[in-house]
Amino acid sequence: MKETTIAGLAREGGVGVETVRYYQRRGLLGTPQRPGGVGLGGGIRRYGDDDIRRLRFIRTAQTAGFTLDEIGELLALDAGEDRHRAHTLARERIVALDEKIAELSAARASLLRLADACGSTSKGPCPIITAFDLE
Amino acid sequence: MKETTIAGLAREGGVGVETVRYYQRRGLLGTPQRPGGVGLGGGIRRYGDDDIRRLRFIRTAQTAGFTLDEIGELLALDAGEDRHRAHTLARERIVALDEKIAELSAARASLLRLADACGSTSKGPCPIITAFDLE
DNA sequence: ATAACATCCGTACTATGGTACGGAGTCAAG
DNA sequence: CTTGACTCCGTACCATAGTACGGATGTTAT
Repeated sequence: MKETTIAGLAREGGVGVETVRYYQRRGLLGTPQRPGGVGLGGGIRRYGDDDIRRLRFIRTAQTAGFTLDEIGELLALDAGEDRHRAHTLARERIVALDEKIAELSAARASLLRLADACGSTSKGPCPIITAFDLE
Repeated sequence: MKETTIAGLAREGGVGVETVRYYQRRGLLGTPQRPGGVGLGGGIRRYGDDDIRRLRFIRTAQTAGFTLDEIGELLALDAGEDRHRAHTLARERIVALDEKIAELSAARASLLRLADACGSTSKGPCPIITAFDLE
Protein backbone atom coordinates (compact mmCIF):
# COMPACT_ATOMS: atom_id res chain seq x y z
CA MET A 1 0.00 0.00 0.00
CA LYS A 2 2.27 2.77 -1.21
CA GLU A 3 1.02 6.09 0.09
CA THR A 4 1.98 9.09 -1.92
CA THR A 5 1.30 12.76 -2.53
CA ILE A 6 -0.55 14.29 -5.42
CA ALA A 7 2.68 14.55 -7.41
CA GLY A 8 3.34 10.84 -6.94
CA LEU A 9 -0.20 10.00 -7.97
CA ALA A 10 0.16 12.15 -11.06
CA ARG A 11 3.44 10.46 -11.93
CA GLU A 12 1.92 6.99 -11.55
CA GLY A 13 -0.92 8.01 -13.81
CA GLY A 14 1.27 9.67 -16.37
CA VAL A 15 -0.42 13.03 -16.01
CA GLY A 16 0.37 16.38 -14.46
CA VAL A 17 -0.60 17.51 -10.99
CA GLU A 18 -2.98 20.04 -12.47
CA THR A 19 -4.74 17.30 -14.37
CA VAL A 20 -5.28 15.31 -11.18
CA ARG A 21 -6.76 18.37 -9.59
CA TYR A 22 -8.93 18.85 -12.62
CA TYR A 23 -10.25 15.30 -12.32
CA GLN A 24 -10.97 15.92 -8.66
CA ARG A 25 -12.97 18.99 -9.58
CA ARG A 26 -14.88 16.92 -12.12
CA GLY A 27 -15.62 14.37 -9.43
CA LEU A 28 -13.69 11.57 -11.12
CA LEU A 29 -11.13 11.29 -8.36
CA GLY A 30 -11.72 11.72 -4.65
CA THR A 31 -10.02 14.31 -2.49
CA PRO A 32 -8.75 12.60 0.64
CA GLN A 33 -9.08 14.24 4.02
CA ARG A 34 -6.15 16.41 5.03
CA PRO A 35 -4.55 14.69 8.03
CA GLY A 36 -4.61 17.70 10.32
CA GLY A 37 -8.40 17.68 10.57
CA VAL A 38 -10.81 19.71 8.54
CA GLY A 39 -11.22 23.45 8.75
CA LEU A 40 -7.74 24.55 9.65
CA GLY A 41 -4.81 24.47 7.25
CA GLY A 42 -4.44 20.81 7.79
CA GLY A 43 -1.44 19.22 6.06
CA ILE A 44 -0.80 17.30 2.86
CA ARG A 45 -3.33 14.87 1.41
CA ARG A 46 -2.23 11.26 0.89
CA TYR A 47 -3.20 8.98 -1.96
CA GLY A 48 -3.15 5.18 -2.17
CA ASP A 49 -3.27 2.34 -4.66
CA ASP A 50 -6.98 2.69 -5.22
CA ASP A 51 -6.47 6.24 -6.40
CA ILE A 52 -3.72 5.13 -8.76
CA ARG A 53 -5.91 2.39 -10.21
CA ARG A 54 -8.76 4.82 -10.61
CA LEU A 55 -6.58 7.38 -12.34
CA ARG A 56 -5.13 4.77 -14.68
CA PHE A 57 -8.62 3.61 -15.48
CA ILE A 58 -9.59 7.14 -16.43
CA ARG A 59 -6.68 7.39 -18.84
CA THR A 60 -7.33 3.99 -20.37
CA ALA A 61 -11.01 4.69 -20.77
CA GLN A 62 -10.10 7.91 -22.52
CA THR A 63 -8.06 6.05 -25.11
CA ALA A 64 -11.16 3.92 -25.65
CA GLY A 65 -12.95 7.10 -26.65
CA PHE A 66 -15.09 7.65 -23.57
CA THR A 67 -15.58 11.28 -22.62
CA LEU A 68 -14.88 12.34 -19.06
CA ASP A 69 -18.62 12.53 -18.44
CA GLU A 70 -19.03 8.94 -19.57
CA ILE A 71 -16.08 7.90 -17.48
CA GLY A 72 -17.79 9.47 -14.51
CA GLU A 73 -20.78 7.29 -15.21
CA LEU A 74 -18.61 4.19 -15.52
CA LEU A 75 -16.95 4.92 -12.21
CA ALA A 76 -20.34 5.30 -10.59
CA LEU A 77 -21.45 2.01 -12.15
CA ASP A 78 -18.36 0.28 -10.86
CA ALA A 79 -19.73 0.70 -7.38
CA GLY A 80 -23.35 0.15 -8.31
CA GLU A 81 -25.65 -2.68 -9.28
CA ASP A 82 -26.65 -1.72 -12.79
CA ARG A 83 -24.91 -4.38 -14.81
CA HIS A 84 -27.25 -3.76 -17.68
CA ARG A 85 -26.25 -0.15 -18.08
CA ALA A 86 -22.58 -1.06 -17.95
CA HIS A 87 -23.11 -3.69 -20.57
CA THR A 88 -24.91 -1.21 -22.81
CA LEU A 89 -22.19 1.41 -22.52
CA ALA A 90 -19.54 -1.15 -23.38
CA ARG A 91 -21.47 -2.41 -26.40
CA GLU A 92 -22.12 1.08 -27.71
CA ARG A 93 -18.48 1.95 -27.44
CA ILE A 94 -17.43 -1.20 -29.23
CA VAL A 95 -19.66 -0.26 -32.15
CA ALA A 96 -18.21 3.25 -32.19
CA LEU A 97 -14.69 1.85 -32.01
CA ASP A 98 -15.33 -0.47 -34.92
CA GLU A 99 -16.50 2.46 -37.00
CA LYS A 100 -13.55 4.54 -35.97
CA ILE A 101 -11.06 1.80 -36.69
CA ALA A 102 -12.54 1.29 -40.15
CA GLU A 103 -12.37 5.00 -40.80
CA LEU A 104 -8.75 5.23 -39.73
CA SER A 105 -7.84 2.22 -41.81
CA ALA A 106 -9.38 3.83 -44.87
CA ALA A 107 -7.52 7.03 -44.12
CA ARG A 108 -4.33 5.04 -43.82
CA ALA A 109 -4.84 3.58 -47.26
CA SER A 110 -5.39 7.03 -48.72
CA LEU A 111 -2.25 8.30 -47.05
CA LEU A 112 -0.28 5.44 -48.43
CA ARG A 113 -1.44 6.34 -51.90
CA LEU A 114 -0.57 9.95 -51.19
CA ALA A 115 2.88 9.12 -49.89
CA ASP A 116 3.39 7.01 -52.95
CA ALA A 117 2.26 9.70 -55.34
CA CYS A 118 4.42 12.35 -53.68
CA GLY A 119 7.35 10.07 -53.06
CA SER A 120 8.52 9.80 -56.60
CA THR A 121 11.48 11.90 -57.56
CA SER A 122 9.69 13.61 -60.38
CA LYS A 123 9.21 17.34 -60.09
CA GLY A 124 6.14 19.48 -59.71
CA PRO A 125 3.21 19.48 -57.31
CA CYS A 126 1.67 16.22 -56.20
CA PRO A 127 -2.10 16.02 -56.20
CA ILE A 128 -2.87 15.92 -52.52
CA ILE A 129 -6.56 16.67 -52.76
CA THR A 130 -6.97 14.12 -55.52
CA ALA A 131 -5.10 11.44 -53.60
CA PHE A 132 -7.90 11.51 -51.06
CA ASP A 133 -10.58 11.83 -53.70
CA LEU A 134 -10.87 8.24 -54.81
CA GLU A 135 -12.06 6.92 -51.49
CA MET B 1 -19.85 22.70 -63.34
CA LYS B 2 -22.67 23.04 -60.86
CA GLU B 3 -22.64 26.51 -59.35
CA THR B 4 -24.19 26.81 -55.95
CA THR B 5 -24.57 29.02 -52.90
CA ILE B 6 -22.94 28.58 -49.56
CA ALA B 7 -25.84 26.45 -48.36
CA GLY B 8 -25.39 24.10 -51.33
CA LEU B 9 -21.69 23.88 -50.74
CA ALA B 10 -22.29 23.08 -47.09
CA ARG B 11 -24.79 20.39 -48.03
CA GLU B 12 -22.37 18.80 -50.50
CA GLY B 13 -19.71 18.75 -47.84
CA GLY B 14 -21.98 17.45 -45.12
CA VAL B 15 -21.41 20.42 -42.86
CA GLY B 16 -23.34 23.48 -41.76
CA VAL B 17 -23.15 26.90 -43.35
CA GLU B 18 -21.46 28.26 -40.26
CA THR B 19 -18.78 25.63 -40.57
CA VAL B 20 -18.04 26.67 -44.15
CA ARG B 21 -17.73 30.24 -43.01
CA TYR B 22 -15.45 29.10 -40.22
CA TYR B 23 -13.19 27.33 -42.73
CA GLN B 24 -13.13 30.48 -44.82
CA ARG B 25 -12.04 32.47 -41.82
CA ARG B 26 -9.31 29.91 -41.17
CA GLY B 27 -8.17 30.30 -44.77
CA LEU B 28 -8.98 26.70 -45.72
CA LEU B 29 -11.64 27.65 -48.21
CA GLY B 30 -11.65 30.68 -50.49
CA THR B 31 -14.27 33.37 -50.49
CA PRO B 32 -15.32 34.05 -54.09
CA GLN B 33 -15.89 37.55 -55.31
CA ARG B 34 -19.41 38.84 -54.91
CA PRO B 35 -20.77 39.29 -58.44
CA GLY B 36 -21.88 42.90 -58.04
CA GLY B 37 -18.30 44.17 -57.71
CA VAL B 38 -16.40 44.81 -54.54
CA GLY B 39 -17.18 47.58 -52.07
CA LEU B 40 -20.93 47.91 -52.42
CA GLY B 41 -23.40 45.34 -51.13
CA GLY B 42 -22.66 43.18 -54.09
CA GLY B 43 -24.84 40.06 -54.32
CA ILE B 44 -24.53 36.37 -53.43
CA ARG B 45 -21.24 34.48 -53.73
CA ARG B 46 -21.15 31.41 -55.99
CA TYR B 47 -19.23 28.20 -55.37
CA GLY B 48 -18.13 25.55 -57.84
CA ASP B 49 -16.90 21.97 -58.00
CA ASP B 50 -13.42 22.91 -56.90
CA ASP B 51 -14.80 24.30 -53.68
CA ILE B 52 -16.81 21.15 -53.10
CA ARG B 53 -13.75 18.96 -53.65
CA ARG B 54 -11.72 21.13 -51.36
CA LEU B 55 -14.34 20.99 -48.63
CA ARG B 56 -14.66 17.24 -48.93
CA PHE B 57 -10.91 16.93 -48.72
CA ILE B 58 -10.92 18.91 -45.50
CA ARG B 59 -13.47 16.56 -43.95
CA THR B 60 -11.66 13.44 -45.12
CA ALA B 61 -8.33 14.72 -43.88
CA GLN B 62 -9.95 15.39 -40.54
CA THR B 63 -10.99 11.78 -40.21
CA ALA B 64 -7.37 10.91 -40.91
CA GLY B 65 -6.49 12.85 -37.79
CA PHE B 66 -4.99 15.95 -39.33
CA THR B 67 -5.70 19.16 -37.47
CA LEU B 68 -7.13 22.10 -39.37
CA ASP B 69 -3.72 23.76 -39.23
CA GLU B 70 -2.12 20.72 -40.84
CA ILE B 71 -4.87 20.59 -43.41
CA GLY B 72 -4.08 24.19 -44.25
CA GLU B 73 -0.51 23.15 -44.87
CA LEU B 74 -1.60 20.24 -47.05
CA LEU B 75 -3.79 22.51 -49.12
CA ALA B 76 -0.90 24.89 -49.60
CA LEU B 77 1.32 21.96 -50.60
CA ASP B 78 -1.26 20.78 -53.09
CA ALA B 79 -0.51 23.87 -55.12
CA GLY B 80 3.20 23.95 -54.37
CA GLU B 81 6.32 22.11 -55.36
CA ASP B 82 7.43 20.60 -52.09
CA ARG B 83 6.81 16.93 -52.71
CA HIS B 84 9.19 16.01 -49.94
CA ARG B 85 7.25 17.85 -47.29
CA ALA B 86 3.99 16.28 -48.45
CA HIS B 87 5.60 12.87 -48.32
CA THR B 88 6.85 13.51 -44.80
CA LEU B 89 3.47 14.64 -43.52
CA ALA B 90 1.81 11.59 -44.99
CA ARG B 91 4.39 9.22 -43.48
CA GLU B 92 4.14 10.82 -40.06
CA ARG B 93 0.39 10.52 -40.10
CA ILE B 94 0.55 6.88 -41.11
CA VAL B 95 2.74 6.15 -38.10
CA ALA B 96 0.36 8.03 -35.84
CA LEU B 97 -2.60 6.19 -37.35
CA ASP B 98 -0.96 2.83 -36.79
CA GLU B 99 -0.45 3.69 -33.15
CA LYS B 100 -3.99 4.92 -32.81
CA ILE B 101 -5.46 1.87 -34.48
CA ALA B 102 -3.49 -0.42 -32.20
CA GLU B 103 -4.65 1.55 -29.18
CA LEU B 104 -8.29 1.38 -30.22
CA SER B 105 -8.01 -2.33 -30.91
CA ALA B 106 -6.64 -2.90 -27.43
CA ALA B 107 -9.45 -0.81 -25.99
CA ARG B 108 -11.93 -2.84 -27.97
CA ALA B 109 -10.59 -6.04 -26.45
CA SER B 110 -10.93 -4.60 -22.97
CA LEU B 111 -14.47 -3.53 -23.66
CA LEU B 112 -15.32 -6.95 -24.89
CA ARG B 113 -14.08 -8.41 -21.64
CA LEU B 114 -16.06 -5.78 -19.77
CA ALA B 115 -19.25 -6.46 -21.70
CA ASP B 116 -18.74 -10.12 -21.03
CA ALA B 117 -18.15 -9.65 -17.32
CA CYS B 118 -21.18 -7.39 -16.94
CA GLY B 119 -23.38 -9.31 -19.32
CA SER B 120 -23.97 -12.32 -17.15
CA THR B 121 -27.26 -12.48 -15.36
CA SER B 122 -25.69 -12.75 -11.94
CA LYS B 123 -26.37 -9.94 -9.54
CA GLY B 124 -24.15 -7.34 -7.96
CA PRO B 125 -21.70 -4.83 -9.30
CA CYS B 126 -19.38 -5.76 -12.15
CA PRO B 127 -15.76 -4.78 -11.82
CA ILE B 128 -15.47 -2.06 -14.42
CA ILE B 129 -12.17 -0.65 -13.31
CA THR B 130 -10.69 -4.12 -13.03
CA ALA B 131 -11.90 -5.10 -16.49
CA PHE B 132 -9.60 -2.48 -17.89
CA ASP B 133 -6.84 -3.27 -15.46
CA LEU B 134 -5.30 -6.28 -17.10
CA GLU B 135 -4.18 -4.47 -20.22
C1' DA C 1 15.35 27.88 12.16
C1' DT C 2 15.68 29.00 7.73
C1' DA C 3 15.98 27.96 2.84
C1' DA C 4 14.16 25.27 -0.75
C1' DC C 5 10.59 22.95 -2.42
C1' DA C 6 5.86 20.91 -2.56
C1' DT C 7 0.99 21.29 -1.61
C1' DC C 8 -3.42 23.67 -1.52
C1' DC C 9 -6.92 26.33 -3.68
C1' DG C 10 -9.41 29.60 -6.33
C1' DT C 11 -9.44 31.76 -10.46
C1' DA C 12 -8.15 32.65 -15.06
C1' DC C 13 -6.46 31.43 -19.38
C1' DT C 14 -5.52 28.21 -23.48
C1' DA C 15 -6.39 25.33 -27.75
C1' DT C 16 -9.46 23.14 -30.92
C1' DG C 17 -13.39 23.08 -33.62
C1' DG C 18 -17.13 24.71 -34.09
C1' DT C 19 -22.29 27.01 -33.25
C1' DA C 20 -25.39 30.97 -32.49
C1' DC C 21 -27.10 35.80 -32.97
C1' DG C 22 -28.61 39.77 -35.11
C1' DG C 23 -29.01 43.34 -38.33
C1' DA C 24 -28.64 44.52 -43.04
C1' DG C 25 -28.72 43.27 -47.86
C1' DT C 26 -30.35 40.20 -51.85
C1' DC C 27 -33.39 37.53 -54.64
C1' DA C 28 -37.33 34.84 -56.52
C1' DA C 29 -42.33 33.97 -56.43
C1' DG C 30 -46.84 35.37 -55.97
C1' DC D 1 -43.89 45.31 -54.80
C1' DT D 2 -44.06 42.88 -50.81
C1' DT D 3 -43.16 38.65 -48.32
C1' DG D 4 -40.23 35.00 -47.08
C1' DA D 5 -36.06 32.60 -47.51
C1' DC D 6 -31.43 32.95 -47.96
C1' DT D 7 -26.84 35.45 -47.69
C1' DC D 8 -23.37 38.40 -45.59
C1' DC D 9 -20.59 39.74 -41.76
C1' DG D 10 -18.91 40.72 -37.28
C1' DT D 11 -19.04 39.30 -32.87
C1' DA D 12 -20.07 36.38 -29.22
C1' DC D 13 -20.66 32.10 -27.18
C1' DC D 14 -20.09 26.90 -26.51
C1' DA D 15 -18.01 22.16 -25.11
C1' DT D 16 -14.07 19.45 -24.11
C1' DA D 17 -9.96 18.81 -21.81
C1' DG D 18 -6.80 20.63 -19.86
C1' DT D 19 -2.73 24.30 -18.30
C1' DA D 20 -1.04 28.32 -15.77
C1' DC D 21 -0.76 31.71 -11.89
C1' DG D 22 0.03 33.16 -7.46
C1' DG D 23 -0.31 33.67 -2.64
C1' DA D 24 -0.70 31.07 1.61
C1' DT D 25 0.56 27.10 3.93
C1' DG D 26 3.09 22.76 4.85
C1' DT D 27 7.36 19.73 4.92
C1' DT D 28 12.12 18.58 4.81
C1' DA D 29 17.16 19.00 4.63
C1' DT D 30 20.98 21.49 6.20
